[in-house]
Amino acid sequence: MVKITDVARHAGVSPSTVSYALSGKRPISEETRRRVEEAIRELGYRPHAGARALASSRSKVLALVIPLRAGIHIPVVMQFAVSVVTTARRYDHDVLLLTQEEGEEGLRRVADTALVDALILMDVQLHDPRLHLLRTLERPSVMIGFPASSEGLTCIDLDFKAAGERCVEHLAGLGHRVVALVGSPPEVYVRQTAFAQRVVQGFTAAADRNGLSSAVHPCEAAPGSARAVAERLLREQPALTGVVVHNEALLEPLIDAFEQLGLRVPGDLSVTAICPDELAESVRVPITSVALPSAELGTRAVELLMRKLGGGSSVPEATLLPPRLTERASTGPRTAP
Amino acid sequence: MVKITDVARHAGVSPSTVSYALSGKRPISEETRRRVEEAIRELGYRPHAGARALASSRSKVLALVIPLRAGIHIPVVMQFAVSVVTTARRYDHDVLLLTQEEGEEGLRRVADTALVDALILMDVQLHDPRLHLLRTLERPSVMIGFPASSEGLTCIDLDFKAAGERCVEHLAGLGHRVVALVGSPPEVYVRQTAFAQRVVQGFTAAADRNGLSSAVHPCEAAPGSARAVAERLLREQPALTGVVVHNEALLEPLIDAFEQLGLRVPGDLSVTAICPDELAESVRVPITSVALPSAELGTRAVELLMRKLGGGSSVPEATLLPPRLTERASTGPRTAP
DNA sequence: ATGAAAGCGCTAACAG
DNA sequence: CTGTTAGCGCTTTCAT
Repeated sequence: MVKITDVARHAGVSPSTVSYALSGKRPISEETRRRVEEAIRELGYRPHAGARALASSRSKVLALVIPLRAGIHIPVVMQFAVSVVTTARRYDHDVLLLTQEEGEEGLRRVADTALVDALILMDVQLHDPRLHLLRTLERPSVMIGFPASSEGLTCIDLDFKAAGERCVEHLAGLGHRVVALVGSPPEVYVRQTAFAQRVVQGFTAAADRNGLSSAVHPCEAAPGSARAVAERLLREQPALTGVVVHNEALLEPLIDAFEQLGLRVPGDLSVTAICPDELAESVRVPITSVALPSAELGTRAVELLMRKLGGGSSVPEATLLPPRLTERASTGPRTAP
Repeated sequence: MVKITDVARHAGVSPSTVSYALSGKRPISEETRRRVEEAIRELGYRPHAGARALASSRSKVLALVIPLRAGIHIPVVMQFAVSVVTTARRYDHDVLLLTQEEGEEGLRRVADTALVDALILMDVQLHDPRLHLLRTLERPSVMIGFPASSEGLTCIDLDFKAAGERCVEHLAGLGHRVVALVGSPPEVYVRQTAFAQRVVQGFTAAADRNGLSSAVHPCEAAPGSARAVAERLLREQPALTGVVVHNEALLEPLIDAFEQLGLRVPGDLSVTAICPDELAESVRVPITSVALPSAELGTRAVELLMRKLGGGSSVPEATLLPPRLTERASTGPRTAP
């Protein structure tokens, strides 16, 4: 293995000069830098990650904890992970993958052994058991999602409340008076994952504000249950003309179910969703939707972490991404009297 | 930070004894081990990963390279990744996530800097440009999938040829005489990803062997194209009664399309697939299928790597997992004359 | 602008 | 069964 002293000898300089030429932490003359770079190239030198981590107390690795639980749309997690890795690489960092399963012990392990410099957590719950640990950990972290109290922590997420409102406003603007929310699976509410509740809050608030009649239906993610859900909606709200779907797995089957029940989308029923743009576009009837910006969340999360690692500037505790609604084919003006 | 010398002092032993107590690499008396463990607990000691990697030339980290390209079913990748992480943890290793995007330079980087001890690659192609690099790398690797020549490398995958055969045998056994294969998107064949070709080989060979009339149709993964595919199949093979689908995204839409064309599954048409069991079960008509065992592949890949890292036993260059076909509702005996 | 040298915290001979 | 000690390869004061 070729080491820094080999490079130094080959270039006729000291090891520290090679180190500084690499890190740019102190000025190097043009001539010296050139010689060092050439030596590095000729010898194929690669600094040893462990040695570097030991000497500098920086591993240049971030931990990413991904959720495994039911009710979470896999492609969203995947896209988020890819975006985290890609952005981390832009900052010369790598990403260690952990599963939620490892729990607090897993976080403590990678943090305390200095395997990673910082952590990114997804699927944060209102009273997440990891909150206390994160506050005491000597390493910075960013959470995707909001707990009940984000005091002293850094959180980022789509503004789900605003997203729920935005969908209702859109429907109200089209003249709809009776709306329903098809929500996440019940276990998501039971777990008190904040984002599900927030959609409900926004949905309800906007409906009330606009004088709409509204109802909320938590729903299983099983595509087979779409028909039952559709029937239930119509039974409970016969005058229903506007639907907001916050349940990826149910979106497409629900459209099918409505049409099978003789309701045209958007002719008889306008449907909006909160979901990845990709999904909204792929449905047979492209869905007007508020985007779930998983790639942007990943990028932003890493950027926040880099600022925290940079040390200087303090970062905001809470970052809410404003909802962007894209009109597609699934919504239209109310036609019935 | 509490270090090994602190623990040693606290326990009244030498640092090496603590190290050995931790690694089990030499016998420790019961009494000493107890004292060391207690000291570790009382002080909350965690060995520094970088220091350990430097001194032992083992980072206990595996690299996992995931594909991003079109035509690859995301949940399969995700399930594989989770299984790799979970299994790696059982062997006290962690997993670094890399994207295919980083290319050969990415592999070289993590290997040469000793950031990782070994690598797992997915989505291997027949003439994968990374093959040569893997052979020269000083670190072991395992590939999911088979290149044209696996000389000196370690590969594992489902036996796709046998899987194709198994599906045809099943249909032949039910009396079907005219069968079709709905394959992966054309770009997958163009890239020469081996598994797609192998399914075709197995499908064709088994059809010929059983005297069946057969045809192969590479197909886009766009759900919207299902109808067109279904019509094409029936136009080209009017007597068609058996279909093998090797295209995750098209499976469900295809079933819908057939039924819209007035063909009952399995009444008029028997459908089998090569896909994750989870998908096969979730379709409206549960599909008889050969499982794509991504979780098992992940586990086995890690186990192979661990054996290679262990040094002793040499591992097989090629591992083909035999196909397991599960009968579900989508296949039945041929009814037509 | 560059060098010398002292660690970073741990492992693994080598000794007993 | 346990202790002593020499590094592992790099970063970073401290000098100059």
